Amino acid sequence: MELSERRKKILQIVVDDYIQDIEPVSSKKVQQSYLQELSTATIRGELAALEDMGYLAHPHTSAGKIPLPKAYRYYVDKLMGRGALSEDEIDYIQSRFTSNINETEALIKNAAKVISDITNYAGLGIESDGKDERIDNIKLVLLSPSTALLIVVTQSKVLKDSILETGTIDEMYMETGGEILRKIFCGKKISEAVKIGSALIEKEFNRYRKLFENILHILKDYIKQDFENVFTEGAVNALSNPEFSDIERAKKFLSIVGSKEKIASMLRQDNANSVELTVKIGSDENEEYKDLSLVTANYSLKGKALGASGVIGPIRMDYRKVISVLECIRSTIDEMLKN
Amino acid sequence: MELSERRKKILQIVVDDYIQDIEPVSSKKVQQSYLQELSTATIRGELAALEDMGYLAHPHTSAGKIPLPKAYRYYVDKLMGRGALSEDEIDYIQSRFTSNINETEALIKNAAKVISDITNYAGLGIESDGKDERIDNIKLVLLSPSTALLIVVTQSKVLKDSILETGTIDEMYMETGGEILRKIFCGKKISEAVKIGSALIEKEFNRYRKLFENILHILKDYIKQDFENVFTEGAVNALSNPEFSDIERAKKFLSIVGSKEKIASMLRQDNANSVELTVKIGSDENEEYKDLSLVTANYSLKGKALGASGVIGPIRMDYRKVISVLECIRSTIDEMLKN
DNA sequence: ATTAGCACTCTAACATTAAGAGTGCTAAAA
DNA sequence: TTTTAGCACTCTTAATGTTAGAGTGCTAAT
Repeated sequence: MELSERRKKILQIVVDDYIQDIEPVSSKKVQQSYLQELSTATIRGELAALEDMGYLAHPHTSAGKIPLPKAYRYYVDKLMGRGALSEDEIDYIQSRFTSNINETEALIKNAAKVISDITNYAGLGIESDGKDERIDNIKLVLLSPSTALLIVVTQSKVLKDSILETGTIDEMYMETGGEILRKIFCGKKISEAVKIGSALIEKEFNRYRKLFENILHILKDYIKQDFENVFTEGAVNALSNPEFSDIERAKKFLSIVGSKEKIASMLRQDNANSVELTVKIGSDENEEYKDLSLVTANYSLKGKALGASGVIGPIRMDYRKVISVLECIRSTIDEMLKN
Repeated sequence: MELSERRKKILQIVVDDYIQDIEPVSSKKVQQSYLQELSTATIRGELAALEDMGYLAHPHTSAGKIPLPKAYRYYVDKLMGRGALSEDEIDYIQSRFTSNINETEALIKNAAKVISDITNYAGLGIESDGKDERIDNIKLVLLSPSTALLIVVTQSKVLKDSILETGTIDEMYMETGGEILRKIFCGKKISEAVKIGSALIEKEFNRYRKLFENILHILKDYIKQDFENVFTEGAVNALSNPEFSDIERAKKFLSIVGSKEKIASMLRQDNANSVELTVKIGSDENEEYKDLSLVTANYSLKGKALGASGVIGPIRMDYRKVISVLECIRSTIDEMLKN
């Protein structure tokens, strides 16, 4: 059932107002914004109706109305105008993306940082795990007589954090080992590579067995780890918001923001989704997140999802500002990726 | 001037007590712990004397005494007994260090994490920058036709986060480039390498000029960046401490802990020092840190400083517990490094 | 359908009170 | 000379009451 135009208008005013002042909005306040020759009494009637429908609530009898999640949802979907950023803000955002960033992780981290600096919320970034990407290149580099670095290159990433203890071996051995790896693994997905490798290891490469076992182990670990690719930036910023003036809520917020698992679980569904912009309001299913909202923008290159970045903050959030910022960053990054 | 035994005893009781309960300690309370046939009046006299000497203060006329930084200092240096950890705690700590960790960074990060988990404060870690270490090995690895990874190996570290845009080049070219680099740079310190490289680049290697300029640029950046090697873990934990129930102080704390620069500046002097354990109480010189304390343990291998890890928290901190934990971790790591 | 008007509710700020904790001082006791 | 008992005094904290103001919800009139 659709709301009447008047109710829409009133709802919008209440939400706008509450987002700004974080105070229950009274009928009088609405009247001042709505001006139109409506009495407070009439407005009170309308407010009462919106309350009955589950959009609004009031904290106690003699208080104004505050928006419920349903109101924010409606506001974001249908009421909120698209606010423009100022020239300065756009310039600032663009200036933060000029340096040549050549890794997805750095790109997304940077986006999260910018977001957190310019909005007053915590910025977050998620890198697509790329587990089903194909291996472009794989290299073994001897660092010292008994350690080697394993490098795996996929379309969007370079995995290079795994140092192997090899026991004493020589350059030639390593070289040949690398070539074998490339022959077998290039063009395969990592998960496939693990399977194939496990099968082959038994039969063929006795000489390389130990080494390859190590490598397979690393790849398996990589597949297992699910949350390593979530970052947050500037959570402290978000504490300036009055909803966190209560230390307990602040702690709860920080511990959610600090937990890659929790962030990942909040994002899971949306991330699968290929929508460009996602607004998740007061996470419906989980009590723990009920007063938080999460707005994210997805990035992709040539149809391949790179990841996403966005904002996590109190449910009373300046959605207009946040969404404008995210859109601006999205387009800045798109521009960048063309080169 | 030395304190009398009795005053020492009383001071110790006050500090111990205050650390536990975070309440001004009254003469009566001291009497209960001191038992000995002393009246509260006498104790009051002694407390007043300690106050005159700058060890104690009272928040208002009718309140008990609280320790000042001078008292904590004295307490840590002379009064505090060495408390033993329980078997369980020791086991727990050791269990967190079994997995084979083969990088200094990972080791120190892990230590910081363990510290934060077991004490209720924020754990921190600093990796020695190793800028005056000699280069053991240097490698260039072609990742794709137009990007390469630069790897620099020193005694305690592997720098491997710099991806070069090279323009289209081939494997041979890269190979030879790497060999030249090794010839010139191995055995030199990074800072020396930069100087030598800058000089040579002019005359000799026209073919490699562009590539080497890139590499020098990366090395210079590395020398410039001062704070990349500071980590903190579990700052949220520390918020459980009552001194941070005021949101403003909590924010201030978090912003200090979140700033690598600030942590580094607090540690600078101590880190140079080669003492095994450092306790910094209510940083004397800087107003901003005056109600924080910092306890760190240094690690080294074969006489070479690897880094340090420790705790940052409120000046009223359970020094005994913290120091015991750090000592335990130190010895666990020492044990580990022997292998 | 809208509005004026009014009773009613709840908050927030402020003042008042009373109890309790603890000090600092002094004069007496050891 | 050191210790102690005793007491006046200060300050905190919690409980209680008071009041003004904001805002609602309802009803009867427009």
